[in-house]
Amino acid sequence: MPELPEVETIKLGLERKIIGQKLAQIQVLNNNSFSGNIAAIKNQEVIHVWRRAKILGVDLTEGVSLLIHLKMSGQLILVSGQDKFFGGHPTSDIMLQMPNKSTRVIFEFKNGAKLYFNDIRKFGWIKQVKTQDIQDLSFIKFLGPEPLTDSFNWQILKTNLLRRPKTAIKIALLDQTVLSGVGNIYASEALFLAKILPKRLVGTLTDAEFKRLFKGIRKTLEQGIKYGGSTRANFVNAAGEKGDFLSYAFVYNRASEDCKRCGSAILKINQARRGTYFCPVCQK
DNA sequence: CACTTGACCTGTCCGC
DNA sequence: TGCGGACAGGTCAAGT
Repeated sequence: MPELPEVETIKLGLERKIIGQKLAQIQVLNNNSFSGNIAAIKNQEVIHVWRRAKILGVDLTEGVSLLIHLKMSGQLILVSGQDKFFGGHPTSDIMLQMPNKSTRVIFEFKNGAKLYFNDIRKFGWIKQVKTQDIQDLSFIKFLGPEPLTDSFNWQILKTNLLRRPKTAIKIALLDQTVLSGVGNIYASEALFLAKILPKRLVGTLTDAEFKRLFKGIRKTLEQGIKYGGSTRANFVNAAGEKGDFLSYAFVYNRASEDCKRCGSAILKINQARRGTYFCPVCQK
């Protein structure tokens, strides 16, 4: 899916436009994409939009919330009422093509705006829950620290990673209980910035390497947000626009291309059946 | 405990 | 052009 920077990008694009808006209608076009009580969210007003790890939260009045996980192919596209008319200001073609055949859920607000949840592969989900129950949900409760918060530091990263000392560092970075929000793209990028080979076992890393990794994770996630996320196939922000981060990526999806730092050929290997990209010269 | 495989789904791309 | 296989921002569960 969308990893932390992509979900954050969607959150930033969505919150200004839907806070204060009241839900009017909800259409569920694929039953497995939505769980919970539709009646509970109908006529409720959005009061807060937030992100935890790769999960987007929307708090509504009357103590109800929506939790959204986009998994591999989810999109959230907001189309204002005006955009549908001549004279509106759609910023992408995709906004004018809603809904499409991968639209799974449609939220309509009283001001005429519609929020489309599209998901080609149907792995993603939206759950209606009680706001007060969120912290106790297992997929929230066991999440590791948010990497971009002030309280996160290299020692915490080290301690959490060392729970899996015999695991390859690339695999361990994808473990959402170690730290939350890093996925397959940014794991490769963070290891490049830290100059660490992805196959290194966690237990072999030195303190200097944990420090570099901490900085690398933060840097690459911040860059991801700065450039509006990564679009490999179908990620778009809430306005239907693609992200630019992959133009700036050092290794991800660049197999056999030149390393931007040393010129060597970038290699691709598979770890746990996921692609891992790295520079065999810069990374040790 | 750590790794592998399968599952959940659809679409695209590449080689023959 | 068609067909089969591999692969794709994620995460579970089960088996070894």
